[in-house]
Amino acid sequence: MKAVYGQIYEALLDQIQGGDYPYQSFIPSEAELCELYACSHNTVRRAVRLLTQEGYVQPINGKGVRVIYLPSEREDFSMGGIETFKEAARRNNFEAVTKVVSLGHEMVSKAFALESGFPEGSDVTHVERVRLMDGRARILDRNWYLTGLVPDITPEVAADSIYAYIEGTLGMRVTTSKRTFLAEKARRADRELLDLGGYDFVAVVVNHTFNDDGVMFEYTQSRHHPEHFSFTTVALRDQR
Amino acid sequence: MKAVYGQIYEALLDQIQGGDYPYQSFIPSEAELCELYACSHNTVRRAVRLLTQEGYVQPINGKGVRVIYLPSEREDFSMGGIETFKEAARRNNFEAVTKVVSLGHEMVSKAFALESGFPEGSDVTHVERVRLMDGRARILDRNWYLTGLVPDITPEVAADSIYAYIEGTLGMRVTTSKRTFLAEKARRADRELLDLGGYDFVAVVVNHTFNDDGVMFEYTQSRHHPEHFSFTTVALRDQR
DNA sequence: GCCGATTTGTCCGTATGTATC
DNA sequence: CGATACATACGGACAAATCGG
Repeated sequence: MKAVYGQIYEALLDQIQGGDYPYQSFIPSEAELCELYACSHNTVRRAVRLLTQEGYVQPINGKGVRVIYLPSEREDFSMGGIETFKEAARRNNFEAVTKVVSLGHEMVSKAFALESGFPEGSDVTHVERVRLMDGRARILDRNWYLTGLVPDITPEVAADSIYAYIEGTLGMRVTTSKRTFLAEKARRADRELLDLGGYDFVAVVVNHTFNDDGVMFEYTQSRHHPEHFSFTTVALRDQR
Repeated sequence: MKAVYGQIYEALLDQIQGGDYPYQSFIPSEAELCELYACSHNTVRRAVRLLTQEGYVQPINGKGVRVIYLPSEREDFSMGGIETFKEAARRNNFEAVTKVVSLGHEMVSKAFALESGFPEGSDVTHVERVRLMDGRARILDRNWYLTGLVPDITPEVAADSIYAYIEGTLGMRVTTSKRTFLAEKARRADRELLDLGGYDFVAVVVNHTFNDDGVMFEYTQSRHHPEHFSFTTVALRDQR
């Protein structure tokens, strides 16, 4: 992030997460931050607004900006960001392995068009993969990619990282991801492919992903072992 | 929302949801919106940024701002906003009834302090309620309120709307809400109090709520019937 | 391939309003 | 009442990306 407001955001975030500004304390005032970073107050305000939206601070009119981040907050699957399985593995320090179950092409039916949001009749590449965390099968990933935008997915690419392929090799930028969470009874495929232990249900994340042209190029269903899944978001009462 | 940027946000949102700017179309350019609303481009940009963050549009540098909202998106429990049970009931058009199961005071133990984020030793009011949608018990709500900030919760208040009491009678403003979503096996209380049908698990939302002073005054566990729960959020790859 | 028009992205300096202390 | 701090808004400047001629 090379923008000034982004640098200020990251610097403050580091200090908050590092405990320099503990829970319930106040960060420096706008005027002080302006001087510190030698920039205009609008730029500072933009950084503070980001922190607010991510749930780290709470500005109080006439008083200051209070830190409301608790270090104890577990961040299993991050606070609302876009993250790949590999990134999550590194951050949470577990060994990540991906097994490709199937890989092939499909034509989008009318029913699937309604469910996925893909145009009816488009050619999509369907990938089904199992994610292992420290040797246990924890996630069943079902991805569909618009073949026109993400061509030539090989078993090798699928086993490594499709996102690395998309962003690296293809040079496409992933921008927006809309996600829906729900819980479902386990199906036969879940029971057969995942190490569910005593559980007979899964946490499901349905995902619509857009590139920087605003075109939806991916539809995904991730079916998670319930014990190894949680997701955190922040909601604000007023729009900012 | 009386701020100019908020009015522009709402006007554009209406038009997008109403189909005036369909999926994949472009909204008017900054310059056109400036003229239309007789305001500066920074004000327009702020409104557009809100729409972007909520997942309605995608700005493309040099081209325009593309709509990426699909009308088919179901919005069961809203797109990341803060909403009360009553508001959700009205929006989704079901009959909402609340039954108070228990109501009393507790002192925050060391273990509960760690789980909830309340200071150890504080006095909290504990409310347990069942939410009925069209006559069926669908949600088990367990709330804890800092008694110092939310005093005198009566059974009548709990059966009506605690939020209405907090925001109306007490005049406290609810600002930030941090939520964690997960799925759990049903416990005895879930089975006894909810109409779970053939399900033996629940979707759980853990909630930390802050007022406009940045003080956490509420901790909640909402345990939902899996079939009547879904939650949608938007994630952006880059901070804005 | 280059240039210019259009459009979004970042940033500044200033002014005014509102809330707190 | 004045000083401080956040909130909204303006108008201008320049950068970066896109697109058509």
